[in-house]
Amino acid sequence: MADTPTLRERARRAARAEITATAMQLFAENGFEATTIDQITSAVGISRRSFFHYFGSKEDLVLGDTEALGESVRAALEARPDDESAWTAVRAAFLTIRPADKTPEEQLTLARIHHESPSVRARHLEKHLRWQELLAPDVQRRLGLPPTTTPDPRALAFVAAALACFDAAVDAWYRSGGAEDPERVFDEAVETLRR
Amino acid sequence: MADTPTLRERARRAARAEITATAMQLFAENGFEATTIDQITSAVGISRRSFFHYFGSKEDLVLGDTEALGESVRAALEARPDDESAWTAVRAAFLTIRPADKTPEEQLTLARIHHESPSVRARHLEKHLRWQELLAPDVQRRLGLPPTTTPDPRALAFVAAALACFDAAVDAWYRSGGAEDPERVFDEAVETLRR
DNA sequence: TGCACCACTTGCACTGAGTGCAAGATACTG
DNA sequence: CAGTATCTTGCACTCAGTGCAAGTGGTGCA
Repeated sequence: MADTPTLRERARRAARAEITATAMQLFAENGFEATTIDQITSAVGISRRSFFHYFGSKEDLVLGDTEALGESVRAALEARPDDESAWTAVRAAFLTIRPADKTPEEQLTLARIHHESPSVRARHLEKHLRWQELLAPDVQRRLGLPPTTTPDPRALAFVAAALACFDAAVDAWYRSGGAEDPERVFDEAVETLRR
Repeated sequence: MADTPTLRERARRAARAEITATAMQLFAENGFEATTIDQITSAVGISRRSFFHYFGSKEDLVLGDTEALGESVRAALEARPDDESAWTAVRAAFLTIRPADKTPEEQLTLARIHHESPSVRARHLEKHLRWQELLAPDVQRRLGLPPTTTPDPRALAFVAAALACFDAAVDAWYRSGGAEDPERVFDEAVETLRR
């Protein structure tokens, strides 16, 4: 799993980190939409073309490696006890997301960008669509539904609903300026759904 | 509500309809992404610039007037009896969406485009985000939650979950080539959530 | 009837994201 | 050391979308 991180790989990570840091600075100052990739690249000191070697799009700067994160959530979900209910297991899997490498201020800035920029929100939602398919099989089993080749719509809806609760919790946390407890909001949202 | 449809307004509708029809033709032949706006406009016989007087973006061709549809769903929701539960009322409101002006084939083509094109899916999800805020206040009341200035996260999560069930139903309908009954899938999805 | 006002249409020029290609530099491998 | 894969860059390109300004033709009002 943890392959030897080659020099190249470490350099790549470092470069990505530096670009991200500089970009976040500019985003915080001028807003996401108003910041062009040219501004970012010239601030970092790389060519415009090289930027696209590290990130597929401007939104990727803010969203991180969506595929990898989705995979890790899936792994966390599948690591839960077999007899755990779907809600409990998904909740636990989501809680592993907590980004330890970011200060609360950085997280709030990120949340603000998510909130302000339609294109970022859109990509974020697309990311969740992919998570939906990633998590659906395990959830399908936990729901007691028979396995199928294409995921059962009930499992898909379940994951989407859970993600909706998750997003609502993060949103409430952001709106309160970091005061609200996202876990509590999540639980309340789930309870509201099931009542 | 039903203002006198002026000549201008009727012309505008006709133009929009014609552009949409031509575009759908091209989309069905070449795919959504592969079809450029230039191709559409030259097929219709209008200038590229005029296209943007009728539609704000290429995706709008496929999504229809999102804002108007959202408003009509909200109206349908608020027209439900006051004492009806949130789930029942939302379900009924969603059922009013059924597009009577499209043949099943056209609907399947539309669904295929939604399925194939990431950018369309993204806008579709953004549209649902706006619906979320539109429908949340009424749902909040039905859930017995006190009214607030910014919507309660529980109400937002509820609407998002309902929309997720709705999308899952449409998706299942599409995947089955129109065989599945979306209403049944929707109900099953909701039941799965609440179990 | 005539005049003023509107919206529609169009061309032009521009920004900004994202891609394909090819060439030079740089680092890894045998 | 030679060969190869990767990184970086520039260049030229496509495509979506916007701002502006000029022309056109229908609409309404005096």
